[in-house]
Amino acid sequence: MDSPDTRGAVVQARRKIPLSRESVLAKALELVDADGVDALTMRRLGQALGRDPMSLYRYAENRAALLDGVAELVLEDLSIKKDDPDWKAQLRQLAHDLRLLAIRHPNVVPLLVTRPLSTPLGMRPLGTLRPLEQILSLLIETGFEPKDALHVYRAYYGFLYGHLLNELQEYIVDPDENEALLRLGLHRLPPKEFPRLRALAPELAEYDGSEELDQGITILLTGLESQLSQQRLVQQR
Amino acid sequence: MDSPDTRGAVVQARRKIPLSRESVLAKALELVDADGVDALTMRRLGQALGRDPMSLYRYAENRAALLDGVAELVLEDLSIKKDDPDWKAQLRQLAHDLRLLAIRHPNVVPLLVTRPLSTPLGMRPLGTLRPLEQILSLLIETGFEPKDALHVYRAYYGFLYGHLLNELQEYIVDPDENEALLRLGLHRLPPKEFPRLRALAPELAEYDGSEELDQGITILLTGLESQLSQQRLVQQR
DNA sequence: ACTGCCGTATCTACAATGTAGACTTTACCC
DNA sequence: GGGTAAAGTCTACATTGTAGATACGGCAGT
Repeated sequence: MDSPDTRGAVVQARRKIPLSRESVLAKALELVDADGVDALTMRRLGQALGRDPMSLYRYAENRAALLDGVAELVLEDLSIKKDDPDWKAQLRQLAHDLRLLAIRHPNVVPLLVTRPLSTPLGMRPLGTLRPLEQILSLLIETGFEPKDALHVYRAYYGFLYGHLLNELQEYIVDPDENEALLRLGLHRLPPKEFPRLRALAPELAEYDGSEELDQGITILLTGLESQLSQQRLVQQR
Repeated sequence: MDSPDTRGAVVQARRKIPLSRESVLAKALELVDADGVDALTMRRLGQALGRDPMSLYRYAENRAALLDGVAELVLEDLSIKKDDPDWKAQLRQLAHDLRLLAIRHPNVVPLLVTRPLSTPLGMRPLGTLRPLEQILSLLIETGFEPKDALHVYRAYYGFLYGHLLNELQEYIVDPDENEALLRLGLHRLPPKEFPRLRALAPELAEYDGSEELDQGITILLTGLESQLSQQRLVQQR
């Protein structure tokens, strides 16, 4: 009749530390980082924590909420310092920070990108909305009209996320066989239909994401700036 | 040898006409459009087609391949006319086309965005790679160096996808209660932490995605153009 | 020391899912 | 007919998320 855990003393020491939302999410992130989103099942997570899977429901309503929590946790590493008055430099810095985050947790990116699509803005985890608020705040405090701030934010964040998706798509998982493997992938394509793509194989292999992101940001921000200042002139007369 | 397509009047309603990859994918798309990606299960799809779920495996290796097929099917509606020599106009047009596609099939967007993240470039469904090839081709034929064409493509497609994600995130499912509902969503946010966001509620409600996309494209393309022509000058001397 | 209580964790159970493998049906050619 | 290959079906199984009841373990009050 005794339960399978015969090692009472040991269990006692283990069990002394109760779970917490943070520890659960941290472990969940570990699993996702290691094996991808699909590998994060309630049972596996429970096992990794040495607890019954059902105990997890104390810390997240369901699996979807757990995934939201993971996304939130990752985004918490982002910070934007409000003291710097140079908004363009700030946004550029933030872009690179997010890029590095994404590269550090590539398996989380699908969550960052997909979850908001199925959650109305106001219902998102607060941690997810914080960057948005901070950017708006930054822009407004450097003189933008709120409406323009929103405009800038949308273009900026749009481009940023798009770039990340692009870059991660081309991200090679096994950089060892780098070019060869890449070519091998492309080799499968019918030459008649995809001559350009195949010819660009070497260039694809030496993709510098950071550089590309930086240039895009530059174009976008200066473009936005001039667009807005021009528009202001028109309004004044 | 080709299979004899004697699908004339011989086939009676009594006997089920055979499935085809197209019909399966079309029905799959219907399900996704109606109830989202998760609602597309083998069993449901089988039922919708009046067949045993197992029969689907003749037309797709597994569920993931089915999803790829759906993404491919949607993208087939995109076409880029090669005759127009104005690359900027072409890309702008294509951007709007893709936007409309995305709005028509919002539930497919997660697939468009997520699937490539788990498939190396060369292994993607060909229909998915065709736009890439066509854009490269267009750019190269209007005089871009292949390498620059790739650069333009990346910035362009990155921005485009990012914009779509952004816009769909704010897409209101029930446009009836439009503003009120939106505010209600935002109302949940702690005012101390999210003053800017809350204040911007009205502006959020009157988002014009087409306009925003157009402006972004303009900025990006003219920026890219001047960046490249400048760079060419430097190289010449 | 006993009792009630409550937050935490576990146990059991169930319906739904993807898919392997063996089997049956159908259509058509000689 | 008989044979063959494609199309479709049946059965079975492991895995999933999670509802609902139950146990556990420490704390308060008496």
